[in-house]
Amino acid sequence: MKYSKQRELILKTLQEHMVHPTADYIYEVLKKELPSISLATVYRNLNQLAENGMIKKIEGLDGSVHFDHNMTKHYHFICTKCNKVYDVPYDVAPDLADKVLSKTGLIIESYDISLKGICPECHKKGFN
Amino acid sequence: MKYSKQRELILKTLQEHMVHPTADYIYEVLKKELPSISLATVYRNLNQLAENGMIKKIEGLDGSVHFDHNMTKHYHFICTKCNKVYDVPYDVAPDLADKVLSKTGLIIESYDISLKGICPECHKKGFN
DNA sequence: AACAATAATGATAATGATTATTACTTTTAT
DNA sequence: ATAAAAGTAATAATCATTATCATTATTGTT
Repeated sequence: MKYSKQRELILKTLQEHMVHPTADYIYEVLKKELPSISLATVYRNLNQLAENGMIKKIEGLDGSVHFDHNMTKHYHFICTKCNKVYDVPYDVAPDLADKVLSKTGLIIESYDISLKGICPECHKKGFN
Repeated sequence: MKYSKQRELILKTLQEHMVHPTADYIYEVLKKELPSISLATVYRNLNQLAENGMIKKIEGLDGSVHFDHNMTKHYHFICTKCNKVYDVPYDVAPDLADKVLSKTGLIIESYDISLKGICPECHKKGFN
């Protein structure tokens, strides 16, 4: 991967936004700083960064793919009211891959847990 | 929900196909039996059946949504070589919702686990 | 059985997210 | 300094899915 200013900005933007943004969100933010940037460039570089193990793709939360700069093992929760994405610690489901292998014989390469529900903030506001 | 022949056929096809099909797959199968059926009808009815709790949507395995007539709690594994979808028993991750609540305060409405890897068949054939 | 009310259908246009293409520009290695 | 490799912007294309709408089927009621 050769250097590019765009990729640097994309990574920096992802790191500064704790909301687990989509490509489109990053594009909207970056346009202000670098108006010439293209949405395709954002997609290309996010995928490239993910392939190189520098960031992580989050799929299955809603229709679109989110990205995460936090490379430690953890899961995600999306609030069905405000659509904010929260981190969920890894140890809510320990030894999952091992258990699946011993129970089914399936060899796990990767897995993901997507949780949906109400976040504390929305719950306080009276949503149930 | 009024009766319709199309919906009956769609449900029957889903039940007879153990592959966790997509809307398009069901459409391709049903076309032979009822050539006039429309892809939109298949989508419409699968979503309707899912809303009424008669079948289940499986999201996050790959680009498209799969459907499952098995309503008991379980998870899914997709083989990255042959793309077949396998069932994974529920008890690989017991008490997940409770654990998440006690560790994070997030109230879970639903969650799903998507697993990816190599199935025994493909593993036998030498894939790793 | 005929009748209206309602829901479902088929055909197709529209949408939204993402990827491919292409001509041009930066970066980097020689 | 220069040429190959990689990156970019702009936009067309793709793919899965949903919306629209005129037509048809189902259902409960006289």
